[in-house]
Amino acid sequence: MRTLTTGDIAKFCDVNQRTVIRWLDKGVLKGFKLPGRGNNRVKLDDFVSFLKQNGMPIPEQLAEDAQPKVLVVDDELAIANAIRRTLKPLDVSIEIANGGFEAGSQLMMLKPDLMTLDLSMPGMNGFDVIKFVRSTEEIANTQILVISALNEIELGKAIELGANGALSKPFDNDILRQAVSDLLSIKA
Amino acid sequence: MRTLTTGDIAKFCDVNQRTVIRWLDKGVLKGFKLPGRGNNRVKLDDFVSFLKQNGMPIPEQLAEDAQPKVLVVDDELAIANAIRRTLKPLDVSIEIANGGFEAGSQLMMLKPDLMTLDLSMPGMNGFDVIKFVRSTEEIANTQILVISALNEIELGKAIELGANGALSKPFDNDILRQAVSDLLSIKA
DNA sequence: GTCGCATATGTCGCATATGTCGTATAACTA
DNA sequence: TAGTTATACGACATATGCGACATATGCGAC
Repeated sequence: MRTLTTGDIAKFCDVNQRTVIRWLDKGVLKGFKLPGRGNNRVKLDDFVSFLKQNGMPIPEQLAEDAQPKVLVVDDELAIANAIRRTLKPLDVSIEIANGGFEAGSQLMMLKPDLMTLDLSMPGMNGFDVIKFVRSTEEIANTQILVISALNEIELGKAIELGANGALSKPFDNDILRQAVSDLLSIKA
Repeated sequence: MRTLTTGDIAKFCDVNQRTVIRWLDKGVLKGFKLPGRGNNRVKLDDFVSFLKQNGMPIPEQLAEDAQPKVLVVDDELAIANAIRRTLKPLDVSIEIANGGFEAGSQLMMLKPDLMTLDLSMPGMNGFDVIKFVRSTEEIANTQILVISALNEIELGKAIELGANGALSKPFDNDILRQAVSDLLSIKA
């Protein structure tokens, strides 16, 4: 959604719609009027900067103005860093989780747009992770890109379970970058 | 996002509204101001954690769940179930995480009041978990009860890092129950 | 105990922000 | 096109912030 109505803003701020209209009239919140009877619209950017300026909390749902978030899950730090280097040219923020606990906590904390997932990590079953993500409402639409040394059959199984893509290790840097930007619908 | 006004809070705490405003000014209660003339709003979560932190009673109307939530972290299902059985008589809800990933995700999802923690699990360092919890604002005041087969020195180290209690495995059921109810300030 | 002090909380009044309601009408949906 | 929902706005009711002052509370000293 590119612009917001007074009703939308009222809900986000938990405030009466009448109040939002008054903010607009007074000019503390920047917006514009439709030609009809003067219904108000506020650009998403203007609303977010309005919230920031007044120290008001920003609903997660709107914080998308930032870069897409990528979570790299791999127990081998060397590989995780390699993935990070490869993705660095993209306009994304990157976090690394090199263990099951970190993966779980970061996943729920960051709610990344995309996660790369090593299927075989000590103390953690990658397939279960995929199932968990898909069945957990808050993060169900996270893009999952499996990166694993396992064979094609296993990769296929991951896709069946709901992974959005799968690459075999070792991976080609260009292909990885392309896969991530495709899944996030951004320019490579 | 549900928010509260100073008047709401005044009623909940049975306190004058003027006092609530002073709490906000002093920063003991976290909130934000509307742009108009600076009317205050407090996020429900912030208010609840404010109440908890000061040991104030939480109005039923606001308590998400009457029962305290306990997360049992142990890779051995037999032990996790034994802990659950032991705690069952207490008026708490119990969830089990038998892996690092589950532990991390459940911790951030449930935000339990107390977690029992096995220090030595495959692919997961218990000490790091304690540090993580204590340094993550949203869950920083989670009670941590370490339950481990490691020696006294290691248990002491866990306490130093911020664990609220430590029991050695195998544990005595009565002692475990007592420790949990003490940490949660409920009747055994 | 009680005296005194520092501080927290309660009370009051005013200006004003915010909530509520009703109505006409724009904007959306099929 | 017709029906539904959302919106703007006036008028009024209520809630809020804040300054100034009164009262209550906690606590150490004696």
